[in-house]
Amino acid sequence: MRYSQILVPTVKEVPADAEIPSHQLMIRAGLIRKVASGTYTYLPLGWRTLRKIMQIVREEMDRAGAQEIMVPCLQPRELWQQTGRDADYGETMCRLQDRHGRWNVLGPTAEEVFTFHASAEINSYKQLPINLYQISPKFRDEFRPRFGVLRSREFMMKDAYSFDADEESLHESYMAMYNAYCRVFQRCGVEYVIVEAETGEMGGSGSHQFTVPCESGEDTTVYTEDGAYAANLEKAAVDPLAKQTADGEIPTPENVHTPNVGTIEAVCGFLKTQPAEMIKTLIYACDDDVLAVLIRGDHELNPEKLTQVLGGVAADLADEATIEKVTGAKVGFAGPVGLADRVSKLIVDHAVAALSVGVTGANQADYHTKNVVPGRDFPLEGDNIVVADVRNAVQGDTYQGKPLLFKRGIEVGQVFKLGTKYSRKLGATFLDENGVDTPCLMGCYGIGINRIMASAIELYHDKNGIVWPISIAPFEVLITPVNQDDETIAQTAETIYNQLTEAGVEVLLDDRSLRGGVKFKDADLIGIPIRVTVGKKSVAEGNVEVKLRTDKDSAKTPIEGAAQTVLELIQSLKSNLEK
RNA sequence: CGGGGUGUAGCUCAGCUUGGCUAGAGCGCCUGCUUUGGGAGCAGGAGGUCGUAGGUUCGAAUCCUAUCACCCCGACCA
Repeated sequence: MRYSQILVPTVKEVPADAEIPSHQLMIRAGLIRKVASGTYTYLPLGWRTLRKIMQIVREEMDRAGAQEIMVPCLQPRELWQQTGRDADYGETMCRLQDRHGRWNVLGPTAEEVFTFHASAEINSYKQLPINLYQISPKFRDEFRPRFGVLRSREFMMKDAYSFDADEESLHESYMAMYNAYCRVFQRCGVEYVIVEAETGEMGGSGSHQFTVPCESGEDTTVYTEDGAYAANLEKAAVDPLAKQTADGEIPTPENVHTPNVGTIEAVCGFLKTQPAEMIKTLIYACDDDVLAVLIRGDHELNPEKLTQVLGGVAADLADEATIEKVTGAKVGFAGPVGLADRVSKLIVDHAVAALSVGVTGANQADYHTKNVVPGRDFPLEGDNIVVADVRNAVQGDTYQGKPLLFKRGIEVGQVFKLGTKYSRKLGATFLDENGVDTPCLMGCYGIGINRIMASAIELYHDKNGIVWPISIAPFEVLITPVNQDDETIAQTAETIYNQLTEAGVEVLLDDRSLRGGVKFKDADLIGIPIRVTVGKKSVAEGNVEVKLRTDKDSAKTPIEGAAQTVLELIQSLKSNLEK
């Protein structure tokens, strides 16, 4: 490809609305342009990279025995109502009515459609296992799109769905995808870590998340230094804290007048205490039940863990009226003393149970209670009392005795064991050896194609621009004739361009009549891994220069052997990624 | 959805507080000459419904109202 004929609108200025390096560089290097909030066009360079990533994913899916198909993005809402996910997805799902008034959705994923097909086409255990996948745009009406293509409303996702006859077979299908994912990220040249994850929205029994460690990521990975444990924040377990020992006798609880002092911070200031000594009392509504959850003032509730404790039922914060009715005080002054009898369930976080003494709301407007001792002033045992782990891990926590460490990351892929949630609801059953009608055991497996692209840029860039891994670079080689108007230089560049192109290399020839400096700046910005510079001096000596984007200096090489030298370089760069 | 902010040339922004001459700068773009190894110099030029709709006024980019778009922050008041 000739640079003069490809649309690569690079820009010097950092775009105003881009905050993280990948977003800025994708715009500056002319890879993408925004159309509206959370929707992007991929220009030639960006699309080439996206295609290369999709091709790697496709090859590894095929290698793992999955079969590519294409299902519609435009899906009947009815299917989603059958599994209950029309309601679960809420506002995040794009819905639209056709001219006949029928409701459709733009698929945020495709469990329903794939299961619909399995239901129709799979009848016998003899057809199992089977794994089907597609690579297609997905739509999510994100609450707040941000970070460029990392959280967008339309994005490219590879999604695969496996159907198995029994647990053992499901596990094999799951591991085949798990291993394929490792190969995908390895080949794309991005670092990754694998963590245990929550199944959340999807439902099911097990899940792993593939995460690219980097500061711009929105996910938090929690792990032990020896690597024996790694999970995302939603899942990460913590050891219960050791029970604090009191300094002498704790006096009986005492109510203190705290007019209009409702927040943890304000109470701490007012009573000269620390958030870690506060007990927060959160009132939740779950179906028709009202429950109270006790969390230490400096901790955060983990909704996924709460759901687990409630046996898989999600709870929402109660509205103001309910809170006032249950606690007898306005919002901000709820406390656990005497509360156990007024709620259907009292859930106490381990860390609260471990407190020797704490400060809480008094269930009375404008009052807090000091000297509250868990177990003495409110119960830790009883029919409706549960002491459990319901908070997010924080700095200083341990798991299995080992300190937990925290790192941010970008989620690029996730694998789930789904079980029979979808197959039961949509009737995806088969007759087993004994003629018994049995629901398929399903797994689902997603990869964010655009996120791999952005992650690679987050990981590999410098102050001058992108530094692509060769496997996903839009071109492998960039030839830069320093003076395009000099016949000898132009001819030399042209010759090497032809030789490499014929050898099957993806080459970009910068044939623009521009000054060298401009070409070099663009070259660094778009980040092609290998650059061949054809300049006056070296050509006069019979040489050209070959430079890696990762290197500072170039090496001279004779014009005749240049193409061969480059071919060998490509081989060695590629083999580094295949290891 | 709540809070904050921004909309002026293709891009980045100034002008708005305190209304007033022909609405500006840098970059980019076009023409010519010179230049050609790290985002060149000189000369000339094109390009604007000041987000949109109302209003106030002799007069609005500027003040008021509404509206739209975009950006940032926001689960927990216990």
